[in-house]
Amino acid sequence: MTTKADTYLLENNVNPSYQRVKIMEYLLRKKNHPNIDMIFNNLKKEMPKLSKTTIYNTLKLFIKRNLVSPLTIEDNMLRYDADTKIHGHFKCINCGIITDINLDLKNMNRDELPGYTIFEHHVNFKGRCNKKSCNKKSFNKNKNGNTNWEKSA
Amino acid sequence: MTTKADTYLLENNVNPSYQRVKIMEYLLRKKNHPNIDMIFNNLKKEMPKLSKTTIYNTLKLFIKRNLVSPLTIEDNMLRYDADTKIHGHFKCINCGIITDINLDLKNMNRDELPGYTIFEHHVNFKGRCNKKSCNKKSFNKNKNGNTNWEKSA
DNA sequence: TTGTATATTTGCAACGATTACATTTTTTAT
DNA sequence: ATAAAAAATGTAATCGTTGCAAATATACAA
Repeated sequence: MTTKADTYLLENNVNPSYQRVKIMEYLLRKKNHPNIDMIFNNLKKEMPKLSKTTIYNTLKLFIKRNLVSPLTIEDNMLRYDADTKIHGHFKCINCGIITDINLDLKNMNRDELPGYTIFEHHVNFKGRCNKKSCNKKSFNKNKNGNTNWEKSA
Repeated sequence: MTTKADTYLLENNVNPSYQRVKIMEYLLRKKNHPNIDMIFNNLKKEMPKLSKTTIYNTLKLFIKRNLVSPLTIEDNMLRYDADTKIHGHFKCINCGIITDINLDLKNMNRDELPGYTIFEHHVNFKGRCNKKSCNKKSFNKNKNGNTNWEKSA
Protein backbone atom coordinates (compact mmCIF):
# COMPACT_ATOMS: atom_id res chain seq x y z
CA MET A 1 0.00 0.00 0.00
CA THR A 2 1.36 3.37 -0.97
CA THR A 3 0.24 6.19 1.26
CA LYS A 4 0.62 9.92 0.89
CA ALA A 5 3.41 9.98 3.46
CA ASP A 6 5.08 7.16 1.60
CA THR A 7 5.38 9.08 -1.66
CA TYR A 8 6.27 12.25 0.22
CA LEU A 9 9.28 10.51 1.72
CA LEU A 10 10.31 9.00 -1.59
CA GLU A 11 10.14 12.41 -3.26
CA ASN A 12 12.57 13.69 -0.67
CA ASN A 13 15.11 10.89 -0.85
CA VAL A 14 14.07 9.25 2.38
CA ASN A 15 13.78 5.49 2.24
CA PRO A 16 10.18 4.94 3.37
CA SER A 17 10.62 2.28 5.99
CA TYR A 18 7.57 1.20 7.98
CA GLN A 19 8.52 3.27 11.03
CA ARG A 20 9.42 6.35 9.03
CA VAL A 21 6.13 6.29 7.18
CA LYS A 22 4.17 5.88 10.40
CA ILE A 23 5.98 8.76 12.07
CA MET A 24 5.51 11.03 9.07
CA GLU A 25 1.83 10.06 8.86
CA TYR A 26 1.42 10.99 12.50
CA LEU A 27 2.98 14.41 11.96
CA LEU A 28 0.93 15.15 8.85
CA ARG A 29 -2.32 13.94 10.38
CA LYS A 30 -2.12 15.47 13.87
CA LYS A 31 -0.39 18.78 13.14
CA ASN A 32 -0.08 19.11 16.90
CA HIS A 33 3.58 20.08 17.24
CA PRO A 34 4.27 16.93 19.25
CA ASN A 35 7.24 16.09 21.39
CA ILE A 36 8.93 12.68 21.29
CA ASP A 37 6.72 11.19 23.99
CA MET A 38 3.51 12.23 22.25
CA ILE A 39 4.62 10.47 19.10
CA PHE A 40 5.89 7.46 21.01
CA ASN A 41 2.82 6.97 23.18
CA ASN A 42 0.48 7.28 20.24
CA LEU A 43 2.32 4.98 17.84
CA LYS A 44 3.31 2.27 20.29
CA LYS A 45 -0.34 1.18 20.42
CA GLU A 46 -0.10 -0.19 16.91
CA MET A 47 3.68 -0.68 16.99
CA PRO A 48 4.49 -2.32 20.32
CA LYS A 49 8.15 -2.82 19.44
CA LEU A 50 8.72 0.82 18.50
CA SER A 51 11.77 2.35 20.13
CA LYS A 52 12.21 5.95 21.18
CA THR A 53 15.65 5.89 19.62
CA THR A 54 14.00 5.20 16.28
CA ILE A 55 11.84 8.27 16.70
CA TYR A 56 14.85 10.39 17.57
CA ASN A 57 16.80 9.02 14.61
CA THR A 58 13.89 9.45 12.24
CA LEU A 59 13.17 13.03 13.23
CA LYS A 60 16.83 13.91 12.96
CA LEU A 61 16.75 12.54 9.43
CA PHE A 62 13.55 14.44 8.61
CA ILE A 63 15.09 17.65 9.89
CA LYS A 64 18.19 17.08 7.80
CA ARG A 65 16.00 16.62 4.74
CA ASN A 66 13.95 19.70 5.66
CA LEU A 67 10.74 17.73 6.04
CA VAL A 68 10.40 18.75 9.67
CA SER A 69 11.37 21.76 11.76
CA PRO A 70 12.32 21.47 15.42
CA LEU A 71 10.44 23.75 17.78
CA THR A 72 11.82 24.94 21.13
CA ILE A 73 8.83 26.75 22.57
CA GLU A 74 9.20 24.76 25.77
CA ASP A 75 12.46 25.06 27.61
CA ASN A 76 13.35 21.45 28.17
CA MET A 77 11.75 19.58 25.35
CA LEU A 78 11.93 19.58 21.59
CA ARG A 79 8.76 19.55 19.55
CA TYR A 80 8.48 18.81 15.86
CA ASP A 81 6.52 20.47 13.07
CA ALA A 82 5.96 18.93 9.65
CA ASP A 83 5.17 22.38 8.30
CA THR A 84 8.53 23.83 7.25
CA LYS A 85 7.21 27.03 5.76
CA ILE A 86 8.24 30.09 7.76
CA HIS A 87 5.66 30.76 10.42
CA GLY A 88 5.39 31.52 14.10
CA HIS A 89 3.88 29.73 17.06
CA PHE A 90 1.68 30.73 19.95
CA LYS A 91 1.48 28.51 23.01
CA CYS A 92 -1.42 28.97 25.40
CA ILE A 93 -0.09 28.60 28.92
CA ASN A 94 -3.48 27.35 30.09
CA CYS A 95 -4.52 24.66 27.59
CA GLY A 96 -1.06 24.08 26.15
CA ILE A 97 -2.25 24.11 22.56
CA ILE A 98 0.22 25.49 20.06
CA THR A 99 -1.25 27.63 17.28
CA ASP A 100 0.46 28.49 14.01
CA ILE A 101 0.86 32.17 13.15
CA ASN A 102 1.52 33.68 9.76
CA LEU A 103 4.68 35.72 9.70
CA ASP A 104 6.49 38.06 7.42
CA LEU A 105 9.71 39.41 8.85
CA LYS A 106 11.34 40.00 5.49
CA ASN A 107 11.70 43.74 5.97
CA MET A 108 13.18 43.67 9.44
CA ASN A 109 16.42 41.99 8.46
CA ARG A 110 17.75 44.74 6.19
CA ASP A 111 17.84 47.51 8.76
CA GLU A 112 18.78 45.48 11.77
CA LEU A 113 21.36 43.08 10.43
CA PRO A 114 23.32 44.58 7.55
CA GLY A 115 25.43 41.96 5.83
CA TYR A 116 23.97 39.14 7.89
CA THR A 117 22.74 35.93 6.27
CA ILE A 118 19.69 34.47 7.95
CA PHE A 119 19.10 30.73 7.70
CA GLU A 120 16.48 30.16 10.39
CA HIS A 121 13.61 32.09 11.93
CA HIS A 122 12.01 31.09 15.20
CA VAL A 123 9.16 33.20 16.49
CA ASN A 124 7.30 32.03 19.55
CA PHE A 125 4.67 33.66 21.70
CA LYS A 126 3.19 32.58 25.00
CA GLY A 127 -0.03 33.78 26.54
CA ARG A 128 -3.69 32.90 26.77
CA CYS A 129 -5.71 31.82 23.78
CA ASN A 130 -9.26 33.03 23.17
CA LYS A 131 -11.08 29.97 24.48
CA LYS A 132 -13.46 30.81 27.32
CA SER A 133 -11.95 28.12 29.51
CA CYS A 134 -8.53 29.70 29.13
CA ASN A 135 -9.64 33.18 30.19
CA LYS A 136 -11.87 32.59 33.18
CA LYS A 137 -10.87 34.04 36.51
CA SER A 138 -9.98 30.82 38.29
CA PHE A 139 -6.90 29.66 36.50
CA ASN A 140 -5.62 26.17 36.84
CA LYS A 141 -3.25 25.76 39.72
CA ASN A 142 -0.30 23.43 39.74
CA LYS A 143 1.13 21.51 42.68
CA ASN A 144 2.96 24.58 43.93
CA GLY A 145 -0.20 26.61 44.10
CA ASN A 146 0.91 28.77 41.23
CA THR A 147 -1.08 29.16 38.08
CA ASN A 148 0.32 27.47 35.01
CA TRP A 149 1.43 30.85 33.89
CA GLU A 150 3.30 32.11 36.92
CA LYS A 151 6.86 31.06 37.45
CA SER A 152 7.18 28.62 40.34
CA ALA A 153 8.99 29.72 43.47
CA MET B 1 30.02 49.26 49.19
CA THR B 2 26.84 49.88 47.23
CA THR B 3 27.06 49.07 43.56
CA LYS B 4 24.65 49.72 40.74
CA ALA B 5 23.56 46.09 40.70
CA ASP B 6 23.06 46.28 44.44
CA THR B 7 20.51 49.08 44.26
CA TYR B 8 18.94 47.52 41.20
CA LEU B 9 18.22 44.39 43.18
CA LEU B 10 16.92 46.34 46.15
CA GLU B 11 14.57 48.30 43.92
CA ASN B 12 13.12 45.03 42.71
CA ASN B 13 12.61 43.37 46.07
CA VAL B 14 15.55 41.05 45.76
CA ASN B 15 17.70 40.76 48.84
CA PRO B 16 21.13 41.70 47.49
CA SER B 17 23.28 38.91 48.83
CA TYR B 18 26.92 38.78 47.79
CA GLN B 19 26.34 36.05 45.19
CA ARG B 20 23.24 37.67 43.76
CA VAL B 21 24.99 40.99 43.31
CA LYS B 22 27.96 39.35 41.62
CA ILE B 23 25.73 37.40 39.24
CA MET B 24 23.69 40.48 38.37
CA GLU B 25 26.87 42.51 37.87
CA TYR B 26 28.14 39.86 35.49
CA LEU B 27 24.94 39.98 33.43
CA LEU B 28 24.85 43.77 33.29
CA ARG B 29 28.54 44.10 32.45
CA LYS B 30 28.97 41.33 29.87
CA LYS B 31 25.62 41.50 28.07
CA ASN B 32 26.73 38.27 26.39
CA HIS B 33 23.61 36.12 26.82
CA PRO B 34 25.54 33.61 28.91
CA ASN B 35 24.59 30.10 29.88
CA ILE B 36 25.10 28.76 33.38
CA ASP B 37 28.62 27.51 32.71
CA MET B 38 29.78 30.84 31.33
CA ILE B 39 28.64 32.58 34.49
CA PHE B 40 30.04 29.86 36.72
CA ASN B 41 33.47 29.67 35.09
CA ASN B 42 33.87 33.42 35.11
CA LEU B 43 32.77 34.06 38.68
CA LYS B 44 34.45 31.10 40.34
CA LYS B 45 37.81 32.83 39.81
CA GLU B 46 36.95 35.37 42.47
CA MET B 47 34.40 33.18 44.29
CA PRO B 48 36.00 29.75 44.64
CA LYS B 49 33.18 28.43 46.78
CA LEU B 50 30.45 29.42 44.33
CA SER B 51 28.00 26.62 43.56
CA LYS B 52 26.18 26.06 40.29
CA THR B 53 23.00 25.47 42.27
CA THR B 54 23.30 29.02 43.57
CA ILE B 55 23.45 30.30 40.01
CA TYR B 56 20.40 28.26 39.04
CA ASN B 57 18.50 29.46 42.10
CA THR B 58 19.51 33.06 41.59
CA LEU B 59 18.55 33.15 37.94
CA LYS B 60 15.23 31.53 38.69
CA LEU B 61 14.59 34.29 41.21
CA PHE B 62 15.68 36.99 38.76
CA ILE B 63 13.32 35.57 36.13
CA LYS B 64 10.47 35.53 38.62
CA ARG B 65 11.13 39.19 39.40
CA ASN B 66 11.41 40.01 35.68
CA LEU B 67 15.01 41.13 35.98
CA VAL B 68 16.17 38.49 33.54
CA SER B 69 14.69 36.70 30.53
CA PRO B 70 15.57 33.12 29.65
CA LEU B 71 16.71 32.55 26.11
CA THR B 72 16.36 29.25 24.27
CA ILE B 73 18.23 29.96 21.07
CA GLU B 74 20.22 26.78 21.57
CA ASP B 75 18.31 23.55 21.82
CA ASN B 76 19.75 22.03 24.94
CA MET B 77 20.88 24.92 27.05
CA LEU B 78 19.29 27.96 28.60
CA ARG B 79 20.90 31.35 28.27
CA TYR B 80 20.04 34.44 30.26
CA ASP B 81 19.54 38.06 29.28
CA ALA B 82 19.40 40.95 31.73
CA ASP B 83 17.64 43.03 29.09
CA THR B 84 13.95 42.31 29.55
CA LYS B 85 12.69 44.79 27.00
CA ILE B 86 11.10 43.07 24.01
CA HIS B 87 13.74 42.37 21.44
CA GLY B 88 14.99 39.57 19.22
CA HIS B 89 18.23 37.66 18.96
CA PHE B 90 20.48 36.60 16.15
CA LYS B 91 23.01 33.83 16.67
CA CYS B 92 25.88 33.47 14.24
CA ILE B 93 26.43 29.78 13.62
CA ASN B 94 30.10 30.40 12.94
CA CYS B 95 31.34 32.60 15.77
CA GLY B 96 28.48 31.85 18.15
CA ILE B 97 27.97 35.47 19.15
CA ILE B 98 24.38 36.46 19.93
CA THR B 99 23.29 39.89 18.73
CA ASP B 100 20.27 41.82 19.96
CA ILE B 101 17.70 42.92 17.38
CA ASN B 102 15.09 45.62 17.73
CA LEU B 103 11.59 44.31 17.23
CA ASP B 104 8.14 45.63 16.74
CA LEU B 105 5.54 42.95 16.31
CA LYS B 106 2.74 44.95 17.84
CA ASN B 107 0.62 44.95 14.71
CA MET B 108 0.84 41.27 13.97
CA ASN B 109 -1.04 40.10 17.02
CA ARG B 110 -4.36 41.76 16.18
CA ASP B 111 -4.95 40.02 12.89
CA GLU B 112 -3.44 36.68 13.68
CA LEU B 113 -4.58 36.06 17.22
CA PRO B 114 -7.95 37.68 17.90
CA GLY B 115 -8.76 37.59 21.57
CA TYR B 116 -5.39 36.20 22.52
CA THR B 117 -3.35 37.68 25.35
CA ILE B 118 0.38 37.64 24.71
CA PHE B 119 2.72 37.56 27.69
CA GLU B 120 6.00 36.57 26.09
CA HIS B 121 7.71 37.14 22.76
CA HIS B 122 10.66 35.05 21.63
CA VAL B 123 12.17 35.86 18.26
CA ASN B 124 15.39 34.14 17.31
CA PHE B 125 17.36 34.04 14.10
CA LYS B 126 20.32 31.92 13.11
CA GLY B 127 22.71 32.55 10.29
CA ARG B 128 26.06 34.18 9.56
CA CYS B 129 27.00 37.56 10.91
CA ASN B 130 28.82 40.15 8.84
CA LYS B 131 32.33 39.54 10.16
CA LYS B 132 34.77 38.58 7.43
CA SER B 133 35.89 35.52 9.35
CA CYS B 134 32.30 34.28 9.47
CA ASN B 135 31.72 34.55 5.73
CA LYS B 136 34.89 33.19 4.18
CA LYS B 137 34.66 30.13 1.97
CA SER B 138 36.34 27.65 4.30
CA PHE B 139 33.90 27.25 7.11
CA ASN B 140 34.86 25.69 10.38
CA LYS B 141 34.35 21.99 10.39
CA ASN B 142 33.27 19.98 13.39
CA LYS B 143 34.30 16.45 14.30
CA ASN B 144 31.80 14.98 11.88
CA GLY B 145 33.23 16.86 8.96
CA ASN B 146 30.17 19.06 8.75
CA THR B 147 30.29 22.79 8.98
CA ASN B 148 28.93 24.28 12.17
CA TRP B 149 25.88 25.20 10.23
CA GLU B 150 24.94 21.94 8.58
CA LYS B 151 22.96 19.39 10.52
CA SER B 152 25.06 16.42 11.52
CA ALA B 153 24.39 13.05 9.89
C1' DT C 1 17.08 -19.19 -4.13
C1' DT C 2 21.00 -18.47 -1.33
C1' DG C 3 24.34 -15.80 0.55
C1' DT C 4 26.15 -11.36 1.59
C1' DA C 5 26.50 -6.48 2.05
C1' DT C 6 23.84 -2.55 3.53
C1' DA C 7 20.32 -0.06 5.87
C1' DT C 8 17.35 0.26 9.72
C1' DT C 9 15.65 -0.64 14.17
C1' DT C 10 16.09 -1.82 18.87
C1' DG C 11 17.51 -1.76 23.78
C1' DC C 12 20.40 -0.25 26.99
C1' DA C 13 24.07 2.51 28.81
C1' DA C 14 25.92 6.99 29.08
C1' DC C 15 25.76 11.93 29.01
C1' DG C 16 24.62 16.65 30.27
C1' DA C 17 21.60 20.22 31.85
C1' DT C 18 18.62 21.00 35.47
C1' DT C 19 16.32 20.16 39.90
C1' DA C 20 15.51 18.21 44.69
C1' DC C 21 16.97 18.09 48.99
C1' DA C 22 19.48 17.97 53.18
C1' DT C 23 23.28 20.30 55.39
C1' DT C 24 26.03 24.25 56.30
C1' DT C 25 26.81 29.05 56.35
C1' DT C 26 25.37 33.71 56.59
C1' DT C 27 22.28 37.27 57.82
C1' DT C 28 18.70 39.35 60.65
C1' DA C 29 16.16 40.46 64.61
C1' DT C 30 15.60 40.25 69.43
C1' DA D 1 24.70 36.50 72.33
C1' DT D 2 21.19 33.74 70.74
C1' DA D 3 17.56 32.11 68.03
C1' DA D 4 15.13 32.28 63.74
C1' DA D 5 15.15 33.04 58.95
C1' DA D 6 17.35 33.34 54.56
C1' DA D 7 20.77 31.98 51.42
C1' DA D 8 24.36 29.05 49.65
C1' DT D 9 26.48 24.68 49.07
C1' DG D 10 27.30 19.76 47.60
C1' DT D 11 25.50 15.62 46.29
C1' DA D 12 22.18 12.70 44.41
C1' DA D 13 18.41 12.20 41.42
C1' DT D 14 15.76 13.27 37.25
C1' DC D 15 14.87 13.63 32.53
C1' DG D 16 15.54 14.54 27.64
C1' DT D 17 18.73 13.14 24.42
C1' DT D 18 22.61 10.61 22.28
C1' DG D 19 26.06 6.71 21.59
C1' DC D 20 26.69 2.30 20.55
C1' DA D 21 26.55 -2.53 19.73
C1' DA D 22 23.51 -6.26 18.73
C1' DA D 23 19.47 -7.78 16.22
C1' DT D 24 16.47 -7.41 12.34
C1' DA D 25 15.04 -6.24 7.80
C1' DT D 26 16.08 -5.06 3.07
C1' DA D 27 18.53 -5.08 -1.37
C1' DC D 28 21.31 -7.14 -4.53
C1' DA D 29 24.67 -10.29 -6.79
C1' DA D 30 25.81 -14.93 -7.95
